[in-house]
Amino acid sequence: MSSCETCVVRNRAICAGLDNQEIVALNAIGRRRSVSAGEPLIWEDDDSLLVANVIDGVLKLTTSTEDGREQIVGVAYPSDFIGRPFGQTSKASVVALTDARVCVFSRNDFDRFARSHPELEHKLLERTLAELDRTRSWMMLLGRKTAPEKIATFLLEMSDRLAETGCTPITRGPAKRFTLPFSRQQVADVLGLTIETVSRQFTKLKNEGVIDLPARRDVEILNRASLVALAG
Amino acid sequence: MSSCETCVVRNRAICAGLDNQEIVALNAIGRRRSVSAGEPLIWEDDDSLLVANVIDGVLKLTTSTEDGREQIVGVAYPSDFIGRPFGQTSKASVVALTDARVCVFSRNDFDRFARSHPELEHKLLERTLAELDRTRSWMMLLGRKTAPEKIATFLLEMSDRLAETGCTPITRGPAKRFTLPFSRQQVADVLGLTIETVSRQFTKLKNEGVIDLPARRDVEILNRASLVALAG
DNA sequence: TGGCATGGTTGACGCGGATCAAAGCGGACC
DNA sequence: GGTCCGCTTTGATCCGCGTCAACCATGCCA
Repeated sequence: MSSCETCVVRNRAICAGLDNQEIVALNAIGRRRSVSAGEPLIWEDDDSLLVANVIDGVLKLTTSTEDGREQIVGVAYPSDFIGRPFGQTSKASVVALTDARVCVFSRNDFDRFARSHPELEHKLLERTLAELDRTRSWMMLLGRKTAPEKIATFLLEMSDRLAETGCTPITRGPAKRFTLPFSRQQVADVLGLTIETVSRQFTKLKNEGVIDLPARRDVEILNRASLVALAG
Repeated sequence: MSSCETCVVRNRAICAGLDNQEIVALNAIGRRRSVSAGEPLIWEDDDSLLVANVIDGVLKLTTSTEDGREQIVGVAYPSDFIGRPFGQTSKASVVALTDARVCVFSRNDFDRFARSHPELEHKLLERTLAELDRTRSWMMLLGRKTAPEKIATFLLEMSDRLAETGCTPITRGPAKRFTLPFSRQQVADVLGLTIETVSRQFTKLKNEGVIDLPARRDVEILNRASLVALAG
């Protein structure tokens, strides 16, 4: 029996509107799975055989060029949906950034289930539209923002995202202090920069007293207003 | 009566699966509208009051910074869907690039109609997922590709898109020669470059015999293989 | 406690693409 | 045909970020 308590709760996020019987049915076709940090779950250009719902942890969606350049095109947090339903191939790899637990479904099973449960499809549509909005605003960042603007925007986004998903034990609202689920290289891959530029911008913000960097991956926002100003 | 023949045909694209009676019902809540080149249809950050289906013409989706930098985050071709259903605000402006005809719906009407027609929602979901895939692969271009790679990728994409939507009177398959629906500035806004860089890369490709530029907005692909190689 | 591996920082330098400026177009209109 | 006007091209210069290389911090294991 795969339907643990947390799994049910997280799946509920994509199920609001379904009645309890349906939620149980969905859980019945899902299988819980642990993924450790760095471990891939889905490969770019592979047949789309599975989709999943994130229970906890953070995962990255990436695309790469043949010569090894990588771009992170999305980040999945708890209760986010990953994989490509209704499509033959997935256009992005999915790799865990932290140890993560997911609830995986065979794509065929999930597609069939979704098609016969309009409320679930509706929820999925809403999420996909929201993700598209987020992705488009990230295009503006990649195409038109400077390195300092990128870093500031990134820190603000992280502060919001990590607070809202409860990855930091902090009351609601943007987190003042948080632990990045990214290495410097991964931050660079999100922002379309190099690791050196990311590092330099971080220390610059630290020297200016805008943020503090108490540990490798920890960030404390000291002056949110100037971050907002810098983000443009 | 707003449901002209083309409108019905184009709407049919998002309606496959609905029976005829439903298609007629959808057309009944839509209103046909002409938009001339350069005219805006939806404004960034405005209340999302209308959604639309493109009958013909090409439109751009853009986001801008306060200081006027612009990024084109999407392009809508005939039978594409624009606007933000199930959302309070639209995160992108929509402006016609060419004279265009669209079939507009009040968002409320459309949302209500969609929620009671699962087949339509499913179609919408499939389209949104496909658009998300396209958008993500564009992120790779914006974040990691060089100017020559960007231009080559752009030309190949245009060649595919313009052929497939029938904007050029050419048999199926990628178009060898086509008219860009973009000015140089707009190409720059798609690729995250400046107008000067776009111009220089175009003339470079022309000098190398990869493409020909018979008129301002016309492109002829002379050597598709090297474009593919350049696109990376 | 020392050695090593991994990841992050810092510095010197060069290049790709932005910026600034001026000179071609080519179409619309008279 | 002439003369605008907006768009595009071309040239000169600059600078932000990438590249290359060395150095430093941290944590792990012997």
